Amino acid sequence: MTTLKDLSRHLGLSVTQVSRALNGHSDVSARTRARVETAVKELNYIPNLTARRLVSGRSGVVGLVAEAGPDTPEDSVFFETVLGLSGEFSRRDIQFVLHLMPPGTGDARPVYDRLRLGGGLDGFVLLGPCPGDPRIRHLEDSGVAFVVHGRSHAAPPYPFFDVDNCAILHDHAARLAALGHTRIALVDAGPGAAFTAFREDGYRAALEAAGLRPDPALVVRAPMTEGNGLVAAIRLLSDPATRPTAIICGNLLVAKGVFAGIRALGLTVPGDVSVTAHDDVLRAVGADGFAPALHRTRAPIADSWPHLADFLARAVAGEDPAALQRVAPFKVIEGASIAPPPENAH
Amino acid sequence: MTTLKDLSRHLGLSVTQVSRALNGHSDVSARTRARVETAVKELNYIPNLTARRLVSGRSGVVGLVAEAGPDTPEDSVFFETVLGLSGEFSRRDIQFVLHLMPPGTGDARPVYDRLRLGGGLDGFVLLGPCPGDPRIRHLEDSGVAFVVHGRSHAAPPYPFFDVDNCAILHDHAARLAALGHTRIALVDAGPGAAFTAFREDGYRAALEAAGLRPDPALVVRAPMTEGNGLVAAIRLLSDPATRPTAIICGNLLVAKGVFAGIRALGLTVPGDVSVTAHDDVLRAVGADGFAPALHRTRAPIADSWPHLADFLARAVAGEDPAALQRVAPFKVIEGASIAPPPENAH
DNA sequence: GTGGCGATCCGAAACGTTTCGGTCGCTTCA
DNA sequence: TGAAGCGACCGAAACGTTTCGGATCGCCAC
Repeated sequence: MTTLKDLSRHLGLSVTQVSRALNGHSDVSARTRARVETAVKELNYIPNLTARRLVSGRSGVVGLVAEAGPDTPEDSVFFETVLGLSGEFSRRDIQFVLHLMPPGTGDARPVYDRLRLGGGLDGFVLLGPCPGDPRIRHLEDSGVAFVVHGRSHAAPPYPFFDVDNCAILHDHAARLAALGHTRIALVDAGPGAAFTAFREDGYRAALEAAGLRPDPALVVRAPMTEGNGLVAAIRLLSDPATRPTAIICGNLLVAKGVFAGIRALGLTVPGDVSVTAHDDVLRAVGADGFAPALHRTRAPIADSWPHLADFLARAVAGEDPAALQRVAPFKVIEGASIAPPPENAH
Repeated sequence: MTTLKDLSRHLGLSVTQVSRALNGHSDVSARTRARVETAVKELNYIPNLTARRLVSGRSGVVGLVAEAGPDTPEDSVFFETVLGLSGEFSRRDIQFVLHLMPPGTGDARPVYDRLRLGGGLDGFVLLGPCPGDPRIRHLEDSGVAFVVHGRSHAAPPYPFFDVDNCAILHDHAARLAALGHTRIALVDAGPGAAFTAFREDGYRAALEAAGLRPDPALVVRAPMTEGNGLVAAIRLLSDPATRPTAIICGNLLVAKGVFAGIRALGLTVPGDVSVTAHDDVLRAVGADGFAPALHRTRAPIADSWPHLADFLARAVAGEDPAALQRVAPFKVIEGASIAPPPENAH
């Protein structure tokens, strides 16, 4: 292994000067800098991060803690998250530790402690926050850097990256209301996660602004799978008396199931039911293949990874959390899957 | 942060002696050891891993290096691997770093070097070896511990966990030959990976032992997807003159496609064509849903993770690689998808 | 000639730990 | 009585880097 000392011996320079040359300090002549560069290549010098860490007090390692569940292996969102984050951190020469707790562990806080104190991790990415998330409180208390994908509440003090779930659902609901719909259903993720609350807030606000009374029977919550979309559509639409004339879907998988359910009941989109969805742009499921074309909002989840990595790196470096927050924009992509409600609908 | 120096000052001992007490060395009196223990709790001392690393040269961190490709997000085998390994290492208090190289990086060797020398990783898991794998040679040359999922050749000197692909394919082919089949096709993964060569070896050996001449036209290689299975079946079976009477499938996805292809051509299993497959027991695709029941060999890929983690931990500790090798057993699960070839077959 | 200044370089300390090679008393045994 | 052995302890070096506080030298202005 080549060290700075080897390099300095080989060049007839002091260790100090070689270090300064490598780190781009000012008081190094151009000639020396060039000589150092070539020597680095010649001797295949690779700086020892461990030593650098010892001096700086930081480890250059961040982590993601997750609890494995029975569905984890099929959770393509989680997989994309892991891949995306790993790629971003790798690019930044930050080591990314994936710590998977055994199923049923429950409390992640001791795990964070062990990794932070014993393992020298100096930052964490936190996924799927819920309102008043105890993990977040714990990390805040322990003073370690972290970044959240999502938010536990509307204006948190910590670094985060999120999409404006409230505005997105507001857009869907308001648009449908403007078309004349009065019974607008929402099929979204199961309760627990904070984002579902934001979404419902936006949904309700839009309805109320349009003078409509939100009907709890029109909100269906379940894990966002195609199967659950199908089931929800059939349950919602079976009774013509109480049937909604529009359905907002939490993501494209749900929308797929809802389309299938509508078709199975012999109904049409948008003749009988208008359908909209939010699109996270997961690679597993595309927005093509909907006929008629799906009206949707679009905010690629993949946009999150660079920001999350960047924010965490800067939080570790001690930057002000207030500068490390971002609510991503979303696009509205018009589609023929919405129309005014049918005449006969009440 | 409490350091050894703080502890030693607090106890009136030397740093040396405190360190020795904590690490269970022999020349420390029981009384001193007890005093140190209480002081550790009192001052909430947590050893600094970075410093320990610097002096010991070991980090307690292992890594997995992979190149991201366009298909990676849908590669459920890779995902299961990452999840399985992460879980196993987490249980062992070993940090597991996932390093994802950007698409098109090509040569992973500099990445290994950077992680090993610069980042202090002291072991790697290597996936998908090919014959004469340059990564393996590089890791061998650099003297770092590693374990391979699979093998680059039959009797390698390094730690590995593998299934006996040769014996598995031999079993399939021999069994079909014993039933009287003379034209036995193989639909397996694209070339490149070492395991496909082992599989073909077993396949050819069984054919030759049965007095049959392997026909290159009966071996179809492509990524193991349902679509490719379907295409392969149709290509193989379209010409009744050269049609095989049995098809061995590399995995269940391929078998699904092959079944679909056979059905599309108006043929039956096993009346016209016998079908067998190897089953890695991926959660994404089950062996149910085949009618008639698929004859198959079975070796759950999930059995690999504990062994890989164990072998790597022990390799890092300096254990003899010869003790860290295992070829997993497989089971034969009889199914009605095989039968003697049809009378009219030549 | 000297004082100052900028450019370039260097020695040494520091980070927190482990470990090598001791020292210091005390007992034991010839 | 002296050597040997042993238990308990310690100082200092080492790991590879960064950084603080100088040092050296040539050059210019006075």
